[in-house]
Amino acid sequence: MAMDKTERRVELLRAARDVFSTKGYHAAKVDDIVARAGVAKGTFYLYFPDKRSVFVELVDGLFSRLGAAILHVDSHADIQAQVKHNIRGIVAVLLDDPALTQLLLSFAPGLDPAFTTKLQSFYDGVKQLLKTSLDEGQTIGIVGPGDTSMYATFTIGALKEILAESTGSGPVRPREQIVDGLYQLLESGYLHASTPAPAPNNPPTKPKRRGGTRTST
Amino acid sequence: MAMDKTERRVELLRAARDVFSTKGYHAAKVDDIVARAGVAKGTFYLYFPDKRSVFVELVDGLFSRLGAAILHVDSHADIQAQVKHNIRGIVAVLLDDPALTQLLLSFAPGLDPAFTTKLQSFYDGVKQLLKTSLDEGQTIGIVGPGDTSMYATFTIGALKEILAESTGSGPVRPREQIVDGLYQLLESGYLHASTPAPAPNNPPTKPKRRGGTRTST
Amino acid sequence: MAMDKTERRVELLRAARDVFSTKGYHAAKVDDIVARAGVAKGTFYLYFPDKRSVFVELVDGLFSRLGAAILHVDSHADIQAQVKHNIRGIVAVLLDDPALTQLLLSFAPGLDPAFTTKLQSFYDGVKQLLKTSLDEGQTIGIVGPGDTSMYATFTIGALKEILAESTGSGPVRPREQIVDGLYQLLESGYLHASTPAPAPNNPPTKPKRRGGTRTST
Amino acid sequence: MAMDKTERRVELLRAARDVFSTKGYHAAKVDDIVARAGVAKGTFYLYFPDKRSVFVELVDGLFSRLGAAILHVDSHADIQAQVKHNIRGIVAVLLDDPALTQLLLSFAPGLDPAFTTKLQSFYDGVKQLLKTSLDEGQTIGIVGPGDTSMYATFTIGALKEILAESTGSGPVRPREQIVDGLYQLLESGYLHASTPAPAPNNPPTKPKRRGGTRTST
DNA sequence: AATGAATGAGAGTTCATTCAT
DNA sequence: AATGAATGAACTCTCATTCAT
Repeated sequence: MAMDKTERRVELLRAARDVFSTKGYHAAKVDDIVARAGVAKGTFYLYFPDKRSVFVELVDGLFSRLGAAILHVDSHADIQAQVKHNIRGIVAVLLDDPALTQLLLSFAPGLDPAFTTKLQSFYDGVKQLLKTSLDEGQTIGIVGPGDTSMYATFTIGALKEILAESTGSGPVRPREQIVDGLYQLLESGYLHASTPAPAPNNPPTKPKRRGGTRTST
Repeated sequence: MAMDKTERRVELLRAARDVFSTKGYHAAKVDDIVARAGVAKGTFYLYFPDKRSVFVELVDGLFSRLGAAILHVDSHADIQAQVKHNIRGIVAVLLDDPALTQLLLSFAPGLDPAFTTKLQSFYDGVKQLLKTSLDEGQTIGIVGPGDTSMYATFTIGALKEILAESTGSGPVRPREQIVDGLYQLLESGYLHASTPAPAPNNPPTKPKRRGGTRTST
Repeated sequence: MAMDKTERRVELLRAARDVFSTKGYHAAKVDDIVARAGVAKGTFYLYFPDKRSVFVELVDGLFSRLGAAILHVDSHADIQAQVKHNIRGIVAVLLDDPALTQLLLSFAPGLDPAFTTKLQSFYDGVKQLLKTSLDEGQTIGIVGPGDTSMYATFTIGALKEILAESTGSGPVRPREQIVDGLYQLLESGYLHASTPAPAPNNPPTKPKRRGGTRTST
Repeated sequence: MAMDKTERRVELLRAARDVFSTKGYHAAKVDDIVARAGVAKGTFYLYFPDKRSVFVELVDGLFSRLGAAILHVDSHADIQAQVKHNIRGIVAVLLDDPALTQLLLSFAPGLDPAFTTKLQSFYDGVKQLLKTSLDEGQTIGIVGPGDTSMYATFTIGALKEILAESTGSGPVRPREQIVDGLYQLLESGYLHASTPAPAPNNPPTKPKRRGGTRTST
């Protein structure tokens, strides 16, 4: 069954993405991918040199879309608008392709030392970019004192987690709610315990053992 | 080399942990593990039914230590102390065994659908516990309005990320700095842009294209 | 690019010959052949039923040219002229198409049991023909005593080797030098050790261990 | 079924040799080899890193035995004895393992460009060694004038051919007959046409077309 | 208990051949 | 006639697991 060459390639990429995101890289067999794409095994190798390279291409594509979505924040203009714009952009790119996001967040690390390095350096780049903005912000007083590189890490972690949850089995939330929620976290936190002077005979609070969920075996 | 049965088991677990955390589950061969433990291949199967189960046992052990470290927060006592205590506990458990932490944070997700589910439900449990506390806090006014389940997710994400970084190639930071940093994020965020009235001819700030690092291949 | 049917066939044969002689039968892919011929893959199968048959056709063509070059030697006429004529003919046929010669001498044996048999029987035919002449010569006393079938084999072996060398990376030699050299070998050998009476205390000559080149890896 | 590790290795080598020599490198499947050795597929890879390396090891072993059999000829001692000794040595090594000889003579060239080079350089070494002896002989007058490198080539070719024949489907001949036959060729040739003055009206002998075997398909 | 040789199911990849256009 | 995308049988190699010693 002939087909536009590009179209077939895309079809295979889509199939690969779906299978990878469901089973992970290793459990996904080339047989699964071609079955899903509805082609013969050999056809796969007309479009990709090997299994690994499809995976890499998928992640690379996502990386480049993410890269395009992240803009440097100009400290002299409306910060909130810019920050939210960035968050919104990232959220949009990832939630637009939940399967691919799953693949990135769950399975990409398990691939390869080589690939792990690449992954690492992508995240490092993003962190660095963010840190630079934060340092700038600190200079002009709109970012609180403290380790900006740690702030960058927190931010990225929070974002990853909410997106992993959203693309996984988590609750569906309007994107804007995610954006606003995260922004609010960054802007003012959520925990406003006005550090009540502990009652004299209330020693440094030995917290009680929690009773709840113990997940073992 | 005669050896206590338990000791050998522990040695194998340790070896497995090291190999898994270095190469990931799939790249870690049973041969690598036994080589590192200094025993013969067959011996491995005297102590564990299969490769997967060592991995699972390692993660389960970590889970149970983590579970023990997380305490329910009593809203009527010193919140800050309790929250920090919790964070400190989690951080301690994980940084005390960086290899195992790497394994949990980087490689556990990519293992198995079955295992992913287990992982999921552990995190869900933690999130739920956290959310419950937050809900309680919201009632008495020490947690800001908003989606507490999202806050829980953010918090866990931030924690995961900083710990992954710390056990990976990231900078070494005093544990207390991590604890304080995260607490501060939760308590007041870091971004204090008092939304400056934009200059009249400064419309809702179109952010500039970032020029920097593009990580794609 | 329209083209005479025969011409295209010849072009494919030439391409196949070149690729086969360079890489050997198995390393030569149909893709290589069609690429060299500048046609599409499918076209190959319009002219040949399969890969093997091109190879066979090439060798068969060479065989038939060789067969035509080899003449029966008439014992009653000028032997030297006839023998040299034969050698010259064979040399001409093979050196005129060095690639094909390489293919025949280097790669043809490794192809197939079936093909090996065919090859065998060609050589057997030539040997038989030669042996018949030698037997005839022996009768009239111009061929020395001894196993004529073995002489035939030697002759063919010497010829094969010098031609393999000449079409391979060996030195280029004028054809007539090859012809004369081989003829001389057949006619009087090259080793004229008049078996010098060994010195009394020189027992049956234990040859010395050679020190030189040992080619092994 | 446990077994001495070396013994099993040898068994696999033997099996490989037999299969290779029968079907050639490419037609010989690892399955064939292990079937003949009576072991499972995986076992093969306990002893050899890959298919190619068994082949190489086989040929290398033969090379080293051949190398050991070839001695430099001392021009000042009994030439005939030494030359025959060398021939006898080579013949012995090869006829002692006919299968391996088949493999070397028929299938080794078709393996690999890399391997072909190695093969080449082994033969070149032998040729060079022989040529050196011949040059020496020429100096002291026991080797006739002419291109010694060509003589070397002829000699090797003749030897190869008789051995290929002997290890293949050819007639069985006492080894000493081969040795003597070849020595005689080198020493005096076999064709003793006393170049009869052609009868006046017997022009430079146009040989008659041969009627015999025409091998074409 | 310990060993490590043996196993064999299974995976990725190749490539001669087919066939719809 | 020509094309080149598609096919799928076949092959090599891997590695978790077994088991005789």
